[in-house]
Amino acid sequence: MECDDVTGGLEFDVESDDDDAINVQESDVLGDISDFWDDLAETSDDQRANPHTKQGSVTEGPNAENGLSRIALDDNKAGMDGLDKQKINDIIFSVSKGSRFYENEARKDEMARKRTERAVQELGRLKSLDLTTERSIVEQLCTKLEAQRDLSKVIVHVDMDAFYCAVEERDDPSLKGKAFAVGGTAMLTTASYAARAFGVRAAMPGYIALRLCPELKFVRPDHRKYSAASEEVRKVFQRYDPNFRPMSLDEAYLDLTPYLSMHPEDTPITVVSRMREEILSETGLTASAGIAANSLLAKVCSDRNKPNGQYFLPFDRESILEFVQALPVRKPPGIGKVTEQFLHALGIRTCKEIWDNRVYLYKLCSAASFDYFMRVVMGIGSSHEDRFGSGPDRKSISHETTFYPTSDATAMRATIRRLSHSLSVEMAEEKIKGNTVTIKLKRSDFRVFQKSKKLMRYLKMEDDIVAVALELLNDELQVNPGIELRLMGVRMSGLASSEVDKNVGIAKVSESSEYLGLIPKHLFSI
DNA sequence: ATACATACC
DNA sequence: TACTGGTATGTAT
Repeated sequence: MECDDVTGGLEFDVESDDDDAINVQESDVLGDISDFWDDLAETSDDQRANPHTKQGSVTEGPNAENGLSRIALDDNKAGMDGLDKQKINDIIFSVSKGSRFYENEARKDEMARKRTERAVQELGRLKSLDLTTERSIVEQLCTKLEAQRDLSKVIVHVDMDAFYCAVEERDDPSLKGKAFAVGGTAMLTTASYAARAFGVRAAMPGYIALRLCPELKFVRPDHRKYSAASEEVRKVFQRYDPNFRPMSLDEAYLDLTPYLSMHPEDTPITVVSRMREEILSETGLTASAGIAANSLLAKVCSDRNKPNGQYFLPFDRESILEFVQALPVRKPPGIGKVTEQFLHALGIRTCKEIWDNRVYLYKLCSAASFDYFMRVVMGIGSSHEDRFGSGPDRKSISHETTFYPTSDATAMRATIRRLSHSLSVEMAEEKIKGNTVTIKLKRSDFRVFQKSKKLMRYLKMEDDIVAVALELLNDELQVNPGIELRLMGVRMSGLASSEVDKNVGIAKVSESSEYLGLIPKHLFSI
């Protein structure tokens, strides 16, 4: 018998870290926007913001900058005023220290630190160079981006407040105001606002959360309930933008432009207020929203007045630049902990400082990263983002499972078969096929590996997927017998529709082999 | 083309 | 008692 499979079917799905209680008032940063754009025009000698001078003065204590920011409390999302971060981090570290998970995080952190260190060295060298040429290239790039600025659309990002917890609280009033979390002792998907006051967060292991908040209650996740609630919420979205783009059960982007042009008496603010009231009255759940000229900005705005609030960012360039440049680098979506640390090491802590150091970043980063940074700090949306209605098809589909670490090859193969089975079932439901199979392996020390194989034909049948996935696994077991795993996954990519287009006449063509060279690849479905 | 890393929910 | 599951994309080779 094959004894793979350990995790009791907990369907995790970490809800957005999003909201965090309280506050958020207009930051009074204000100031000299005036020379923001002017810098571009005149190739001025900015940069004197001299990144390095701030280096030494880290006030956040031992963990914040130098230590393991991966492990430390993520204080990005607002509303952490009454929180003793030092104490919380001490607890998190003392509980995690020495675990295999911790050691792996430390290893990854060290890798990233080395990369960053090279960039810091390089920055020092760049400082002594004449970057006139680069400056003008950057200027041109930014002028191109500026030409893409689109202030004509009204985009709103709606984000439900502590969604899973809110649903549970609605259905069980005894939870009201209590510190509880949805999830188990291994992993939390959502924390109630009362629990967040203790530093408890989504994506935090429950047993650590329990140290932070001994009275924490656990509620088992019930996805059907959340899906049902999400459906109700989406019915409201539908009324305002039939092409709304859901990002998860609790979050979506809407383009309100058409609605507003059909309702001249409305404003973005009144529409979103009404929409949030309808969500509340029809589902008993509160939502927060951000209204801005593009989805990137709207996303940042929706976090601003959470929970149960909304924030409107005016649709003029000056307001947008002022808003964006005051942001800490961690705020915009896409800049995570690693990139934040990278930027911090360069002395860059706000989006204004990204702008000020753009010539150095141009030299230090890849073209894609630089382009993204500039889009962020100029408040330009990313290029394809706000084309609603024609959402791109999914590019991959995968299943994975965590289990008690094992070296048992038979159990591993059984798990591959089981994952391939469920994958093929879902692929059938979705009517898709794929030509690339990837297996994912996580060793008991948490190091992750993957092996993939691109085929000349499309697969969708369980047995075919199993065959390729097993081949990949066996290759690895050859090279690395005795390897101990805690997770395996199977992914299919290179996807295409598996529905046969009846107009094309498969039978006719496939019977005459002389046409083979001309048959489009996608007709070779199996 | 493949492997690995980062990010988001 | 013990650090998820799913998808997309960027970076490196």
